Amino acid sequence: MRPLFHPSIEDVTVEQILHALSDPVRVAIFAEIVGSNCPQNCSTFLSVSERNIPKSTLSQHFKVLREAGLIHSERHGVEMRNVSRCQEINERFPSLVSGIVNAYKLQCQRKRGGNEKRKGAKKR
Amino acid sequence: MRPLFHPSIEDVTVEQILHALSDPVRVAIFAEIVGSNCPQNCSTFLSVSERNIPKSTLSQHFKVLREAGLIHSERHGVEMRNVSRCQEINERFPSLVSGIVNAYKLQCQRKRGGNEKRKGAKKR
DNA sequence: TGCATTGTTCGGGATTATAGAACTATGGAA
DNA sequence: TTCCATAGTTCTATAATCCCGAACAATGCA
Repeated sequence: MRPLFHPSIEDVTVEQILHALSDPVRVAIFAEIVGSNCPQNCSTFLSVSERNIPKSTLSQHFKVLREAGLIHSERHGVEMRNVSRCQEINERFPSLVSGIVNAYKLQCQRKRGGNEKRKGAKKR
Repeated sequence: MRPLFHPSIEDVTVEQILHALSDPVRVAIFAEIVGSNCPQNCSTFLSVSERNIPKSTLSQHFKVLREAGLIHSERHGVEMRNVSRCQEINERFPSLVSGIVNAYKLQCQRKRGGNEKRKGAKKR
């Protein structure tokens, strides 16, 4: 099994970051990792935003987040521990990631609060 | 020819915005539209970031930007005038778009400044 | 050694993106 | 009017990506 690839921070691009976070599952995972203060393993997210994600898909999602430079993954025994690389990214691109995560949280709040008032919630 | 669709601002999602701007051509176009103070037409971008884009592809790119809620397009005679919807988006998602555009500009500066020092620039 | 747990890789079917060709819409010029 | 030039859109076929089940690899423990 090939070792995990983590890009060095100067190779990280805005486009990669945006692409990684443009997926509803990945942005949910990332927001959770950013928000929690202990490392999260992958299986935590087998159920995310009311959807069940197959673990092969989940593995791909983590790979995308990792190779975009958004998270750092480290093996601890049988599980993988993931932490965000926000600090590094903030030095290079100030307020990029925080802007995205804040917007995402706002959107989540709105969705929750609005479900009663709105006629029909959109599915995807 | 069907009329252009512009989503109302409350239907705009973070994911759509990130997806739209995760493409190198689209983010370049959008940054240019945001930075200029007069409306830009599509053909301005037949050549963007040292690449020639076929106009059918360009049309698709504008459609993506438009349907993500990032730009407003209006016909003026034979041409289409595009302006950003930053103000509206900022009200809903403060500092999302500005964070992205600033990061993108930083990246452009770095790329220009670093070309002499770096060994080889990556192509895509 | 055997097995449970966690995650990766492989392979295909489904979806999405790209770009050439044909088309539409508008504004002049003849 | 009719014709043509310009600016974009739509259609279509190919190419690239994404998704997920099945098989596999790595680790820890009984």
